[in-house]
Amino acid sequence: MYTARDARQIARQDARPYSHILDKLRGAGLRPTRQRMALAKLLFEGGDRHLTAEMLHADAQAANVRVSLATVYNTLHQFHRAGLLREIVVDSQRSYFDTNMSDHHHFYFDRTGDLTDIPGDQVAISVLPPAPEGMAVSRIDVVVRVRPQDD
Amino acid sequence: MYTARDARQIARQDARPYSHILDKLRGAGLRPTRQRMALAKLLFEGGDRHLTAEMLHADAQAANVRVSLATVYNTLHQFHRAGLLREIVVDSQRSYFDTNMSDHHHFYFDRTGDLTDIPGDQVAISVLPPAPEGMAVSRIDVVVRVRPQDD
DNA sequence: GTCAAGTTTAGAATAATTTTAATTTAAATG
DNA sequence: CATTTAAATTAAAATTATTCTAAACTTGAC
Ligand SMILES: [Mn+2]
Ligand SMILES: [Mn+2]
Ligand SMILES: [Zn+2]
Ligand SMILES: [Zn+2]
Repeated sequence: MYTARDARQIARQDARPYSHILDKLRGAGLRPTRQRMALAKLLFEGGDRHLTAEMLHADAQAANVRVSLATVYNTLHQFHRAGLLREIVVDSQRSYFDTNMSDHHHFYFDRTGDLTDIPGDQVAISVLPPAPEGMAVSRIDVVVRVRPQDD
Repeated sequence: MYTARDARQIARQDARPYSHILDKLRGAGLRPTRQRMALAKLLFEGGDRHLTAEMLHADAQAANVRVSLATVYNTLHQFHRAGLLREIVVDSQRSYFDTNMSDHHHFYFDRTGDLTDIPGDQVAISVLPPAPEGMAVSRIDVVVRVRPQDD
């Protein structure tokens, strides 16, 4: 229904977004299917985002993109494996995905479940033990949990 | 079936563990019921532990303590609220509880799901942004994710 | 002992996520 | 283009972790 040719045609008229997204998928070795294109547009056009599968699914509905929740989950995991998304663990009940791939950390608002970025250069860890024998550090996550100044 | 009087009687014969645990529960304003005593013993006698509800439930079975999984969940949350346990978020699918209440951080072994402590004094954060307006920092979690030196 | 409040539990319910298996689509091939 | 094949999508069922419900016990006063 929506072919790569269509995408190229549209891209010609409004060059930036589609070709950017197309390249992103191609570069990741993922077929630019209709639903992946739509989800990628929602994810990557419009700044850094932190979202759950349900949130992205709701976004899609709101944009009149019909995608199953299973596909949203599949897509988020594929994008994650392809290095287009980060997975952030702040809530032990649901997964958040982060479109900001730069080195950074997070404020987590316990009350609301909101996440905001702390740019990498605003955090410095000056002391850290060596990784355990035979292990390599794959990532260091700093989560600053905050709440309103009462309670 | 198991009264405070029983507990005191047993405590007299083998003074340390029971009275220690009893005090812990009393201090937290929690009734020392049979199941809470047993779970507290499993949790707090025998060094620092990181465990899930399922793990504690299995521990209880192995020790011939019959407790429902619902009670294990209830107890973990009560202990957490009472400040006897920490909840650690490293896996977005399950909750871990930590009996080590001192200021410390963690290595997380992605492959195996294991957690090990990094003593508080082995981590120093020398740069950190101020908390957002009207917010107070409730905790800073540093998780060092590690994996075998290949892949 | 009596009683009220707190606790336990089996089982049902919920929420997030994954799996299954049938159907559709994308890209490669001729 | 038409054909073919592998990959992707999806509705629906299944799974996993966790919470809720409501009835049956305990606990700690009095
Ligand atoms: Mn889940
Ligand atoms: Mn869950
Ligand atoms: Zn982020
Ligand atoms: Zn710990």
